[in-house]
Amino acid sequence: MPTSTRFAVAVHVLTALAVSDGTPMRSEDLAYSVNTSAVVIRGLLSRLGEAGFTRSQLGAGGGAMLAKAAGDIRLLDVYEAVEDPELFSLHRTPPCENCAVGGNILQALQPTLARARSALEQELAKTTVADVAGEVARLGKFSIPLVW
Amino acid sequence: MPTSTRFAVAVHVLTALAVSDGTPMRSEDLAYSVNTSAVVIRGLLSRLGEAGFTRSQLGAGGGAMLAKAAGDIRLLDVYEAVEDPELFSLHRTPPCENCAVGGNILQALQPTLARARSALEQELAKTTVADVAGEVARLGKFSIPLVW
DNA sequence: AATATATGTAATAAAGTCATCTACACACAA
DNA sequence: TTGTGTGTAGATGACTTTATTACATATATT
Repeated sequence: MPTSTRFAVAVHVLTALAVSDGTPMRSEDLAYSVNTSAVVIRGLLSRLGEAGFTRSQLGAGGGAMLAKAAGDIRLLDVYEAVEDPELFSLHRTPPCENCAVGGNILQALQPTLARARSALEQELAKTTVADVAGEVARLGKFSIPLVW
Repeated sequence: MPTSTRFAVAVHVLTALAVSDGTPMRSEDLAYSVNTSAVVIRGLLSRLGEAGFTRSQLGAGGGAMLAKAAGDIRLLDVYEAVEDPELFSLHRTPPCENCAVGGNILQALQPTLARARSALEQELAKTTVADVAGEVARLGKFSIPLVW
């Protein structure tokens, strides 16, 4: 299990922005919903902004908002923007090169791990932030945009 | 990325035991091939033994060996035996329950994450320790059993 | 029986990642 | 000009993992 909660929190943030539908949300507001600190949110928004998913407005009445349509942001894109791209941790120190198994295990394992990673990515590519926002609205019995 | 290297090391160990084909290997020998400490190997062997994949022989000439055919041990089984079953880390602290998004995001996200996890698991189920051992033998240009 | 060998587990330490908090420079709005 | 909000840096604490040391226990060998 990754130790980072960035993926889940990033999806949460983007979903909130999709629900607010253009109205800027402050990092403090997002932090309240996520139940974390505003600094963590701003760190995430920094990465999401670099990826082109969000932009921020400074000054009074400002905050973060989506920079592209929620339907065009796939969970795979979010995952890649905020998480370490390696799904599996291999040996901490390289295995014995001269050993029959140690010298070839990484190469032997690589195709299977690549297929597993690809299968995961294909699933994450099927869902967009708009899908998640729609599901949240259905569960919460409200419509988008939500007036706060 | 998971911080644990247990999965990769466990596959390495099981592959080495498959290659040795019945000849017991000491934790120290396995540690040399993996490039780690014998205690780490014994900790892993403890889990692999509980899962029914290996057994150990005490005393001189002893060591670890497979307890079932390498072709009957899938990488998925190994993964489940030594890694945390949760693939995604969710919020460290639960999100705001009364918030429109915070109160429903986890439930909304769950189906997608479950599908992604399932896709990964299906791929890991397609490869066995025997497959990996065969590939290692091919790459290393030797045949199984390997005489050490 | 005595000795060497090997496992299994506990306790401690060292290293790394992550989230939290404080602080503050900078940009923008009113 | 003043208030608001972002972006980033630095320090701290919590947690996981791996490495290391130590030792009790079980087994094979002589």
